[in-house]
Amino acid sequence: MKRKVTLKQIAKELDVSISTVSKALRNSVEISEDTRLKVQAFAKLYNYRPNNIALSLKNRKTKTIGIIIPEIVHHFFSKVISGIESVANKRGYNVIVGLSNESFAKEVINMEMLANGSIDGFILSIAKETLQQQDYHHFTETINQGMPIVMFDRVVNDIKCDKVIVDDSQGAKLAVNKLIENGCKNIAIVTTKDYVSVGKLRTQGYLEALEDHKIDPKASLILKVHDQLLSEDHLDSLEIEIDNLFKNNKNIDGVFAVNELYAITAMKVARKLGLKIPEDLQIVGFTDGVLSKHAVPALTTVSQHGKKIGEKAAELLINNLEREDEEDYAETVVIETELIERKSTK
Amino acid sequence: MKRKVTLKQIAKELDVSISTVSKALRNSVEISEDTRLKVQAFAKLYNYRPNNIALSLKNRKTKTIGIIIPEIVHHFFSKVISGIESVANKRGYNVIVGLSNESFAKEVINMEMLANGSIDGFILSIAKETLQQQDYHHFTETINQGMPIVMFDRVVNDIKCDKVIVDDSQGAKLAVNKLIENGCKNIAIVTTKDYVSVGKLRTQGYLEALEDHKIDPKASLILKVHDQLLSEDHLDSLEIEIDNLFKNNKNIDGVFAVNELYAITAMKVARKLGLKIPEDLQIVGFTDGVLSKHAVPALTTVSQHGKKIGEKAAELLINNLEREDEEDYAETVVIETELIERKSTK
DNA sequence: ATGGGCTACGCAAACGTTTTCGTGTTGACA
DNA sequence: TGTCAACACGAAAACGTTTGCGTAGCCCAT
Repeated sequence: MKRKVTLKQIAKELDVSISTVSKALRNSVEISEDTRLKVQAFAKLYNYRPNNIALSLKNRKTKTIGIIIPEIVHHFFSKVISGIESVANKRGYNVIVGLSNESFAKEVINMEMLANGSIDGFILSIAKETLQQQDYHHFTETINQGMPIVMFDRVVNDIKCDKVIVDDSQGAKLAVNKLIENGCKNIAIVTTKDYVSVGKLRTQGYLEALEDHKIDPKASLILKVHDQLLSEDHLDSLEIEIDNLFKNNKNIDGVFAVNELYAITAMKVARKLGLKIPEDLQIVGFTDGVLSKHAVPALTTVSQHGKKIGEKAAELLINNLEREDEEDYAETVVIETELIERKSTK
Repeated sequence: MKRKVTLKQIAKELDVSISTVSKALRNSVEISEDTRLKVQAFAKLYNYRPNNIALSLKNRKTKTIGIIIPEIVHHFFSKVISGIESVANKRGYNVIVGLSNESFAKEVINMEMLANGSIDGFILSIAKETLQQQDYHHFTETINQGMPIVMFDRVVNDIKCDKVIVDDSQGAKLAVNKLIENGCKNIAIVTTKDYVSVGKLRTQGYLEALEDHKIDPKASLILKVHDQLLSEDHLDSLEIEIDNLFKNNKNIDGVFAVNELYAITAMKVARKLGLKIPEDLQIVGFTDGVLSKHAVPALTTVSQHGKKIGEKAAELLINNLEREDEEDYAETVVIETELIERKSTK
């Protein structure tokens, strides 16, 4: 077992100083061609690679991006990561992932753990619990210490930092407009509680679309799912809530769901109630994941281009990191949504 | 913008030496209670946190685990990551993720990038291309340099390192036995080319199950999907191949698919051909992801407990890292599979 | 012979820690 | 008063780099 070789060892072996070795490897003109070649040959032979940690310490930058997300077993978030990773890699950065599990405490711990030198900046999406408690001190402190943050998807306006979001309200309008065009008269929405910013915005888009078409919204058609963290475990209660929605509103002919799971579940419940899709009931979801694509019938949905979001977030962060001037910009990029029409609408 | 405070700054501010500060913070008996409290108060006030990078350099360990996987937008792999992350976090480690995209070159690059000091050890699942080329030098070299590796799922026996696998062949037998018990006489398998170790093993389990029941395998019932990297894009060709399978073997009454996508697609194709599931055709998949759970009918499948795999892999790696003696053990842990019966079988 | 200017290299500091060892000051004791 | 231990602290090395600067040795011109 041969340990990694260091400059010091090469220097000793070749009987020169450490600085000579370092300079030789970096092709400094200070070093004679003779020794330069000798050193380089030796380094190659022993497969010398500079130690990243030492470089990080010296340069005071790690070339590593910290990602904090609520969960990773989730199509959208993993898509975003893949986007981040792709541009990060291209630009010579690594990504280190922390999971908050939607918990405020874990989000804080994770960020503190990484903020102490391990990374150069954060890309994150806020945990539900944090949104609920509205305690954002860990974000502001991080930023105050000079460590940039890029937020995506679940963001909060008060914090001055780069953000990448989709136009949720616009996407929702896309969806609801489609339902209206297709002749739906009683369109229900299955959404989250308001503290989830994206849920709120999508609900808002739903309302605007109705308004645009002079349709009065009905409170009974708005289901704000009572989520205990939206784990897949309490799927039953979700089904029950949706079931009640349908039973209390027999005339529903369109459903807009703010995420895949809600949409799929709505479809399942509707089918159990004997409704035909899309003949009796049309459904549009949000987020284009595997579920939507492979559902039967395939689900019409609003794609938010997760990968693109990740790519853009990484670009913003890295640009920020590599900018010379110390101005702190705070850009908000909106990624276009797109309605993908499949079989759950006419 | 106040930068992170260092020992040196505290020392200067309090007019003591750096070593005194360090010792005071670590409650050394060498330091008088007086100065100890003073230093600690000051440190708390300025929210001092030791710099991870400096610690890593000094201790020659980073408390970070490198994960290299083929893709992250994938239910199984993200499950594994969540398992790794959970025990890593509990034991004070971070995880840094590299994606190979099934490419040999990217796998090598990623590993080299991380191996130079950034991490203490690897947990990885091998890229298809690597398996195809059978070039494993990057693994052996990494291990030779004293950096431990734990492989999971897609492993290769020649390499001496810890491994966490599921009993693929056993899991496949579970699935096929179920089909046989349920009365299937002509069971097809939709699998991968043989160089994907898990595909091969599952095929093997399929054959063994048939043999156990004195059923002669028929070559025409074995479809080894011609995958160009199994991206979701060339889904069409997958459908066509499965379509041909059914058309050339009208008597198929059971299908075992080695992954979710194959299973779902088989179901879709079967339905198009007018087959009723599970009446005319029973299907069992492998890997318990969202697709299986939410498919209609819900898919009977072999669960491989991805999260548990990740947890075990992390335990093995960290135990290895924190072991005192320098013996290099090489343990292989087999995680039990489980047949989850749902609606696609009788 | 002196000075100047290259060339080719080494020294040392710096990044932020931890830890070993050395040492100045105190008080007690003979 | 002199000795010694205990106490409280500082100096310095080490982890592995990079880099500004100093300088020894040489050649050439004056």
